[in-house]
Amino acid sequence: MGVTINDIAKAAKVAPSTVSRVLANNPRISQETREKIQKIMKEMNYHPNMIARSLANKSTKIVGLVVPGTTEKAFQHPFIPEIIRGIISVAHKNGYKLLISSAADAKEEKKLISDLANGGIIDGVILMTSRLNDPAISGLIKAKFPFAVVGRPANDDSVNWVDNNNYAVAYDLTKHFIDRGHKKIAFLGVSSQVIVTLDRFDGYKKALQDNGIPFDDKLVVEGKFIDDTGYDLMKQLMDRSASPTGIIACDDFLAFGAIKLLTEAGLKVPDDIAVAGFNNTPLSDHFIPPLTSVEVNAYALGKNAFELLLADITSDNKSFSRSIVPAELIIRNSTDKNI
Amino acid sequence: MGVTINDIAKAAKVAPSTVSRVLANNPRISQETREKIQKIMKEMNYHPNMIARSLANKSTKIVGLVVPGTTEKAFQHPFIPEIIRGIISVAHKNGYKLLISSAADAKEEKKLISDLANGGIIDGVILMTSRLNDPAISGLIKAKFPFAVVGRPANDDSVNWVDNNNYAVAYDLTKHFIDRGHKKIAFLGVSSQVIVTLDRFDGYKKALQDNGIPFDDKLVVEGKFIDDTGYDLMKQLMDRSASPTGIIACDDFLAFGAIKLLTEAGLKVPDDIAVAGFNNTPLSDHFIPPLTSVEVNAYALGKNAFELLLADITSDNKSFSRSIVPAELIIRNSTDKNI
DNA sequence: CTGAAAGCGCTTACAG
DNA sequence: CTGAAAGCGCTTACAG
Repeated sequence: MGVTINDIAKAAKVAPSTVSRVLANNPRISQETREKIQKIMKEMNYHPNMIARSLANKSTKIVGLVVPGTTEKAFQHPFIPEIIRGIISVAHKNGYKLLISSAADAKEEKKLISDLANGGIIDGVILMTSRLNDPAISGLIKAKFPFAVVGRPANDDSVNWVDNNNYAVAYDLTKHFIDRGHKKIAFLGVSSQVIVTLDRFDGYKKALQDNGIPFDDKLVVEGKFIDDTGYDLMKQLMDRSASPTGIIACDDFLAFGAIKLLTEAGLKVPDDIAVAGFNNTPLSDHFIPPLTSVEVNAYALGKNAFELLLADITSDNKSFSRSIVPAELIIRNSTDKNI
Repeated sequence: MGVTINDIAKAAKVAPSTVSRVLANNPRISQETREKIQKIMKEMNYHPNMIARSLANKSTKIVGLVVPGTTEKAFQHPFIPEIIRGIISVAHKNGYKLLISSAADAKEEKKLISDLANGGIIDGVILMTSRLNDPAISGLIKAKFPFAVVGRPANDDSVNWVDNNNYAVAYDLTKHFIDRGHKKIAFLGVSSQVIVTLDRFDGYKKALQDNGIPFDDKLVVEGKFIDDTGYDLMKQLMDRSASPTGIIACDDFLAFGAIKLLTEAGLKVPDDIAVAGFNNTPLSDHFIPPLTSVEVNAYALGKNAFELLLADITSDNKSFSRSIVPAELIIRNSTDKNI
């Protein structure tokens, strides 16, 4: 159905290879024939077949993006679209398109990624998961396929990755609670599999230690990061009668859920208990009370991730880079009555 | 570098075509050879090259998604990710992947779409723009390339499209204002190029007419839909000294901006002036005051758009369908003091 | 049930 | 500067 390079070649009375060279902007073609061929391409409404091109070229100018869990859930959190926004902005500038897919669990994800990587359909891939011992990551390393990870991976020396300074900012956030006189500070949503939560947890513990506050694991509630509702995690905490005066949640949505339960229990934020989250969701600023949070600059995370990936795709000699995007503490009324 | 069908064929001492038939699950292959070949594929860690497959097959199992304006801007509004979420959920179930790209203006968009459609890289495309006289749409129709549009297009009989019942819900929203005693109801953000705003505008006018309220074009402010800030549009309105008592904005973000200006001008919502928006942004429920809005069910819009597209891709005989997703009026405090 | 061959629409050394 | 030919890794009628 479509017009091919051969049709153009016949119409222009040249060889297909000549037409191909015009497409590739090969400088060895004379201006005259180049113009003749281009004119005919216009007239016949020719569009190069990217698939055929890719097969011969070994490059599609498409990068894959694998979102964690089902895409359905992932997109419910503004964090993911915001990262994608950052990725697309640079990708578009560099002539790359984005192929989005998702996988429900780690096994499906590994298969998906290895199919993508080996299937020739993408030139590189950006992962948004970084679980401990991620099988997808080790597979990509072995295959020497270009990739970058949003979120520090376990084997962080042999991977391109971007992340916030989670340890430091969690330290600062905890210090902020301590400065306000809190001694019983709970930590909600740490997950042994999700490195970003572990980094934050470490920063939290270090801040406690540096300020002579004993660590109490009754104040720690594990969760599946974004999936869990903060309401349930908070309930678990209450049932332990640990009576915290401050709550640090690993995500704003967890914090919202926690506040809901606290309100139902008759506690006022920030008067009776202070609460903070992470990711500075658009809602946080408008929530009642406005929620103290951490701006992670997801846009920059995405942007930098693509840039690392692009460097990996285009350079011949492998080297691994990391990019740390500074997170900012945003103090609001939920942890500070005077704001 | 990669293992190919020929490598497998040699190792299994069969013809490449036999290997191919195993891949395609062709039933005419004996159980014995099938198993032998599958075993070897596993051992040699074979992954079919999707590009080569697509070239021979004329199908990639990828659908394109073109987001309006720069993707960067589009993703700032939760509406777009929510549509994508709907698209991906069904796409994933049907084994399709999503290729996202964007174009800054109509010209770039037309080129992009025609490249995608003719480049063999996608099996179909979903458009999220529906401008009046959209050149991309007419191009796709001419090329007989499968596509679906989110938002009613101009030539709505020869296109697969999904949309809300914008006319009806705008009518209801306007009636809601009228029932509350408003007679001077402004309309913010109608754009002569964007059909969805025109449909809403028509519903608004019809409600006025049915209730004996004269239409006053001093109360209408044009805007570029989502791009414009409501603050500026509201300023234009104020400068005309039209003194409305109610404001209908074509999008919640326009409404937020408008309320900002009103507040600065010393007017209270809803006491002095009532304001409503569209799209029921997550913020709307938490805004102060909570904003009356219209839930457009973006997830369902995306889901249905993909389903229409899939039907178009898989069926041989062309037919055109539409899908109307009911929008719901969500009355909140910004238009009703008693809520 | 399996194989040999042509083809999908390009690219790219190799010649000239 | 241009062409003939082989190749990218598959699929699929056509034979047998």
